[in-house]
Amino acid sequence: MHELFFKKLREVISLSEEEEAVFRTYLLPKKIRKKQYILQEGDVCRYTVFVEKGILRSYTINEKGNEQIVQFALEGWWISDMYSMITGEPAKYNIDALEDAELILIRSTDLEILQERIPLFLKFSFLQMRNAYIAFERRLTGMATLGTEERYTKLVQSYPDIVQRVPQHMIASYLGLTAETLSRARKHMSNKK
Amino acid sequence: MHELFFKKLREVISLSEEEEAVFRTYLLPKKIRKKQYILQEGDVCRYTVFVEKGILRSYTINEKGNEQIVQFALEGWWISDMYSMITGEPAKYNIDALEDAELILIRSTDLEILQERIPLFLKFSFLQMRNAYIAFERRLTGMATLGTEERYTKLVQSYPDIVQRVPQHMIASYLGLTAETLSRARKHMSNKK
DNA sequence: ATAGCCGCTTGATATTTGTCAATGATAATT
DNA sequence: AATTATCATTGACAAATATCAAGCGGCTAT
Repeated sequence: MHELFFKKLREVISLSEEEEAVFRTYLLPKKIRKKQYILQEGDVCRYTVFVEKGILRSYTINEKGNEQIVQFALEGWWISDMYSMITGEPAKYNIDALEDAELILIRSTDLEILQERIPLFLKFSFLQMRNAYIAFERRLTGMATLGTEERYTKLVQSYPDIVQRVPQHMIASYLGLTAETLSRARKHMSNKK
Repeated sequence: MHELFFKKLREVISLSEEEEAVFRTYLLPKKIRKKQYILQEGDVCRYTVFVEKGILRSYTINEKGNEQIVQFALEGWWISDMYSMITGEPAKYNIDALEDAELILIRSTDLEILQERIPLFLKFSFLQMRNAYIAFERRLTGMATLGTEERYTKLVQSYPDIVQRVPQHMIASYLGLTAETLSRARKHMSNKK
């Protein structure tokens, strides 16, 4: 049970048998169906979510009523509304499943306990956060420096799984485009080639 | 010496006298003049920089030859090219001073040593990284969901110091706009009021 | 003191992207 | 199996923003 979760942990830190046992007592497995919410805007985010199977996404609704996708989370990735989780304020994001999914939830309070009890897990959390930070930083500069087609191309190269498994209008939203613009960009690119 | 640095540390964690002494042995003070580089694209980033006084910025040059500002760092903030620093690959960013500045550099290798020797500093690093992550996340969603004027207004509210001390064409770049567009947006806003 | 650079503004025009509307295809639901 | 959603595409048009060019102070350095 939870093979992927511990595999991911062990890629970065080494846990003893006892530590792994401690961990297990804090893991909350949960299965949800496609389109089900794990967090809705306005609720307080009390869990960090690890994806064992399926795809989740986080998104906001802007003033015009459009979904703006913040993040996708495939197998082995983490997702939450970090800001809501640490401040206790109502979430700005929604998180739901794009495919039937198997998740592991960890209560935000338990996360801190785990970081205290298992020092290496604090290190893991730091490294995890660092990677997440870099990813956002690069995505942001990409949004500002790259044109539409380059942004899409880069996504295809970096995360082909996302492009294959997620509807294109969501990819468009993730890239800061409309579905129409992405469709035309793709057509334009295929003509060139 | 380095009052601001330790003040910032103590806001989050508590250090003993000895620990503070350990810290001091790893701090590299450095003063630089306006327009001087602390990192140039292509070099490997080997330091994390803490700003004691002045303002730094990081930026890239896009294909059209325009500067794209990634980040500003005022007094009490940290700045580096994280990706280059942890991978050892050539930096994609330039970092330079917008005002004469007093800095504290910490070698990337020493950062890890400090995190090992002073466990609370690992916690500090984690929390620091978490805040930086959240800041980027929100900035990214702001770029996608907010219009030009709202983006600018939000920046003025959140970081009035930046707006006051940094030339407007750099603010524009930071917000993903041209200098002209920001100028017109500001005019439009002042007419309304 | 002055020549030159830098930062900001304004206008005219071009480009990109968004919006609205319609269609066909595929997948999901009853 | 029939009916409804969902998704991708396309066209016509509108809106936002970039680009190019010029001018105007104010600050800096010689």
